[in-house]
Amino acid sequence: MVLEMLFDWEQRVAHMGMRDRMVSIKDVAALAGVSDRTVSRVVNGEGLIRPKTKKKVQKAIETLGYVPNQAARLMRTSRSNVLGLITDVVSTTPFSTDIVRGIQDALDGTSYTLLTVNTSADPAKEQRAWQVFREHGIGGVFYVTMFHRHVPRDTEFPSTPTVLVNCSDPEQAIPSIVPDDYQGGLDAVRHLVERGHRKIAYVVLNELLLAADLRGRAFFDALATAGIEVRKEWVVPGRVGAIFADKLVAFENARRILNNPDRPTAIVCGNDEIALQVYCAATDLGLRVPDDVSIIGFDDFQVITTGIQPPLTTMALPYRDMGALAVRMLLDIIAGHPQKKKHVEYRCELVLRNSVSSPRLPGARSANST
Amino acid sequence: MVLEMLFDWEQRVAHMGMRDRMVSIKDVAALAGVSDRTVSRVVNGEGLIRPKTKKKVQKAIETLGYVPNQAARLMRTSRSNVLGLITDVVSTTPFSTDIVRGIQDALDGTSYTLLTVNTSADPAKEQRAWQVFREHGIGGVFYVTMFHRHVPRDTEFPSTPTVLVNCSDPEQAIPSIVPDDYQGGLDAVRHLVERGHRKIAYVVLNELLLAADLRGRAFFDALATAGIEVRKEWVVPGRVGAIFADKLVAFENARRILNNPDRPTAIVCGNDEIALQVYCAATDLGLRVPDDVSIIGFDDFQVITTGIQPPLTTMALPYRDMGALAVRMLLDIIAGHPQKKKHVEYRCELVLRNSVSSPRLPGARSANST
DNA sequence: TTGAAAGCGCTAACAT
DNA sequence: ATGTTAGCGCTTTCAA
Repeated sequence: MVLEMLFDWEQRVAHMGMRDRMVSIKDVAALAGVSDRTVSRVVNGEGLIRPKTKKKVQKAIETLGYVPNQAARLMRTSRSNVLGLITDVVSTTPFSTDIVRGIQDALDGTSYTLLTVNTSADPAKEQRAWQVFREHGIGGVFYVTMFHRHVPRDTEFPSTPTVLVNCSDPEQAIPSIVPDDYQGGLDAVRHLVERGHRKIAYVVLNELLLAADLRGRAFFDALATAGIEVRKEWVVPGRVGAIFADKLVAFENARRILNNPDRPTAIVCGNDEIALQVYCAATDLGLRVPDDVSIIGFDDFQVITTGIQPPLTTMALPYRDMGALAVRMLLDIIAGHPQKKKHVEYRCELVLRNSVSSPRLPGARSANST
Repeated sequence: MVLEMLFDWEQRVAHMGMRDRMVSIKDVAALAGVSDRTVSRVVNGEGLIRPKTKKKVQKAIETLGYVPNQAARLMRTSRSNVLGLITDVVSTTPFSTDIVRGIQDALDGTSYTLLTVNTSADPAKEQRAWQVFREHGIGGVFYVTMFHRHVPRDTEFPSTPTVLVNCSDPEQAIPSIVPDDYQGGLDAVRHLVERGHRKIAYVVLNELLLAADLRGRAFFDALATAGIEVRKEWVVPGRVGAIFADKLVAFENARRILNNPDRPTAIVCGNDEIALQVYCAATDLGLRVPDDVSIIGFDDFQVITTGIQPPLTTMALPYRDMGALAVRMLLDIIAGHPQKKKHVEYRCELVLRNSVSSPRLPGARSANST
């Protein structure tokens, strides 16, 4: 039976390279004994239909298994039910996929579907993507980047409603949604300070990233506000190198800082990947988390944060919500509703787990037995 | 300037809910002084065109910025340049996203784009997805699952060319591509045996997963072949509970096994997440990897495998290649080429890193200083 | 090598 | 409350 189905494809495909003629609105009309226009009205829920007629038509639709032809509809109305999604994923870093999921989920109740293109951060591919979108008469585009960043100043966005997610243009003329990395960084450090830490180190994200800049400034500002002096030797890089080809060096650097009687009681990590390495560095030295060192991450990348023991306290990036908001914004724009805010910075929320505690009282020595 | 662009959208959208009339083949024809049919020939590279005519047309296309209207083309030909992608992602597990990337990358040189739908493993949504695909006249679909599994026996696949990726139907009537978890499991254990291990534990994947079954059988078979007796108390669950709501228990279980003078010298982990917990368990006990325990993972989930110290030796799931193969198969089917193989099991390759060494000589005591 | 005519399935605009 | 007509942009078919 299923085998026949397969055979079917091969037949159809071999013979003519096309599927059976679709059952059209006319077929439905004929069966229901009404005009095609009436069927169209029913399909699009236009009202001004006698309930009885409606029933008849719906039954005909049912028995014929009619589905509307979006291509025809688009041709007539120039209103597509497809939105474009551009991502710039590269390599195996699975970050920010939750943005896409947030978008997909939010689109779920609507009539919209997503045409997705991945540019691998290649400008040529990106241009091609926009062309594909034009070819398909797409009505709006989500432009999603893997890392929080500015879009290059000379990027030309076609005149299709577009929402930037996880990135923004320097002029902030294109609607955009980004995480508030600065606030997140501030709150992360504050959390440590509130728990009594004053000897705080910082293992920095790749400094080429905008997030690194934002979170880094937050670190310095938060310490300044708390009246804590920054120990320069305790601010070390966690990743170095070109952005899609960088190298994790958090382990070595954290190990060096920690391997010293005068060591920090808490470490702020540029993100959860770095936090993982800092963990490894701590345990490599026989130090316990959080008893000997508190560690706080950033991103809430759950494979890491809920996978390690003890689970990692971290600053969550509001990816799903950003995706949901992007959908609301884009649909609003398409519907012609003016936007109050063109650029929104979405709040990061602290996720409390078990990698942060109060620092041990000065003088007490680390216990390192099971 | 960019602001004007925005204003533009709002104008257009508010006034009529549609974009400017597309520049059509006729406009090009008029400018080039030829018939529309001729333009069509050029656009589709049909040959039988005088080079001079071709030039003229191409120039007109250029100056007008013409892009073909896929909707119109589809209507006429019933051959869509869009393929469907169904995924069943749920929760925050980022597994198997590389399959999707493999597909996207392989599609890159072609004229095809992807319409993606995420079902969240909800049958109603899945059915809706197929309808959406029909509405868009989609020519083929990739059905990608997050976990290697069988598709439920009663799943009805519409008569659209479909390739199952990371799953298969029990009858293997639908073309499908899955990883060879059994071979992978076998090779993983063999690697340990070759390094001299005979005291080998196994922290099992959620036993509801097909991969767990396959990898599990491989574990027992490999030990049997090597003439090693299985220690039942060293085979423990790493995850328990319903599939999309399971709980990691690898840490506790690994810790219990390891916290014993008579402990395994190597641990096979159901996947890399579990391996991460086993690491934590080992270091929690002051044990060193790989000196005191060797650990081998499964999946090559790089955030983990290259993030922890020492980096994790693991059995890689050939996700990208599976995606690429899926593209080849689907395009072949659409083109009417018969398939030699309907069901392929893709080989897993061992990735050597630093979490496996030979077991310490019996009698030598563990050193646990820095 | 090129062109003319027809029609894919749908809905806007206008009847009735 | 329902029907008629026309045409969106393209390619197929046939003719020149």
